[in-house]
Amino acid sequence: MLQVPFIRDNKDLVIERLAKRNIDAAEDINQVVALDEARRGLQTKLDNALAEGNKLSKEIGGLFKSGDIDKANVLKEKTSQLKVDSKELTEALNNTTSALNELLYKLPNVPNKLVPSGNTEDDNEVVFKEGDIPILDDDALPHWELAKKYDIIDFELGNKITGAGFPVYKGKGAKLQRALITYFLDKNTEAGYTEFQLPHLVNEASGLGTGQLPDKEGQMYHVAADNLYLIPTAEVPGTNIFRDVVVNEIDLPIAITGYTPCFRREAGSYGAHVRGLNRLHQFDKVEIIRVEHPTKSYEALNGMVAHVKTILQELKLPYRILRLCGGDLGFTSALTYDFEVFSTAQDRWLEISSVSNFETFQANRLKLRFKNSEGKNELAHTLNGSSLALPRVLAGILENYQTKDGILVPEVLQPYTGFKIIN
RNA sequence: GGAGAAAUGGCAGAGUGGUCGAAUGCGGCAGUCUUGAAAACUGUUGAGGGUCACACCUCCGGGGGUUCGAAUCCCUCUUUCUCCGCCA
Repeated sequence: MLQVPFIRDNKDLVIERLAKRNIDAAEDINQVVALDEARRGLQTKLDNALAEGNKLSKEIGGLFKSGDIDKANVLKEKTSQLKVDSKELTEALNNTTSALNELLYKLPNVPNKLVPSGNTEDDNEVVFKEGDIPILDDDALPHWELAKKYDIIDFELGNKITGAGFPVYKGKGAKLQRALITYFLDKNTEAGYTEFQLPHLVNEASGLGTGQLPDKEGQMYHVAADNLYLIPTAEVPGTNIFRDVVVNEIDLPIAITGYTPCFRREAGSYGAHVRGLNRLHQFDKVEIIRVEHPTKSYEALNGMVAHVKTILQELKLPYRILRLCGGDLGFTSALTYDFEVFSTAQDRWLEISSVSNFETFQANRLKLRFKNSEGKNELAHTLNGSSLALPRVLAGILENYQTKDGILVPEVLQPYTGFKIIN
């Protein structure tokens, strides 16, 4: 959620930047400013009424003590009108505040100046490209065929047990997946991230905290009996660690990593590109999360990008990095870099990581602050990224490492798998 | 799942209707003493909002109620602990 004081002071900039997302926010922004002014006016009036009431109560207390009941009763009369007033003011204040919040919840984050304008993923800007795209035989197979051929992933079995999008990994497939998870976690902890094991279900407050609720309600699986949501990403439990927290400035930055399964309903996304591992309802992901000082967050974002790069370099996978355009930028993000790995047999790029700086957008909802050098509480910046999303990395490995004799295991993973080839 | 108890400042722990935002201890901070440190002693120290700074408002697990006035009384929810049952 955007900060009202920031909107107040930078009205034109906010409107101009939000235009990168192809939205005309002028009306909403003006309304935010107006509602905020009304809110503050009501708050002052209410505070004054309450102060008056407090004063009278104290006087009445004193009069009762000294036995001056008549005078006390006169003052009591006076308080009744005050009570009516403050009740009305409270109601008006609540109405104004919720109207303001409703509006604020609807407004996405203000894009960073680097964000290119554009509508669709075609307008994303390729900022980096690395790795050779292997030249495969004519009879090279897409990963879902390979999965069947070597009996390492069973899509139909998942279908039977649960439904489409819940594959079953078997034998060397399961082992390779586990090897990747461990490898990613090791890389992350080596880079200074502390490993966490987090809950896979979250409550409503956590969903609100990271911005999945209220706007993306339909994308999460909901456990109605207990009003809990299955996490769509470790970002939700991971970032909510810091909900309602004031950290010390010297404790920044905070860097954590965690492996979790992720559950996404993916309502409405059917079509040509959802085969095999490309789009699942349940998948595994290792996430990195940072809490940063506002002056350091973009440096940190670059650091996260560099970190993910080293992993892909070690895996020797061809990949590219995109700077997301305004139209493709997530609701809560100010700047996002997507990593895509080239899926040779499908002849297309697959998104395997998304690294974002949310600046204070999440921190504002979360009330995640740090005590600055002046002793004042200030909102921290939050960032997160995938390192990495498993299924598509797996798809990339299977397709790019296929040979006539089988699928080779990338060298860095061999200590983790204990085998060099899947055949 | 059943029965009972509890939730107060960084922590421990008083406080059952009126100068209580809250005793006391520990911790923190500052000082005295000391070559330095420790100990001892003295002072200081809850949080959030608001203000240039004050004023002022809010907060004793969450929400609601009674009252001129609630940490204190009532309702409700949540969480924790103890005992019993079940159990990976």
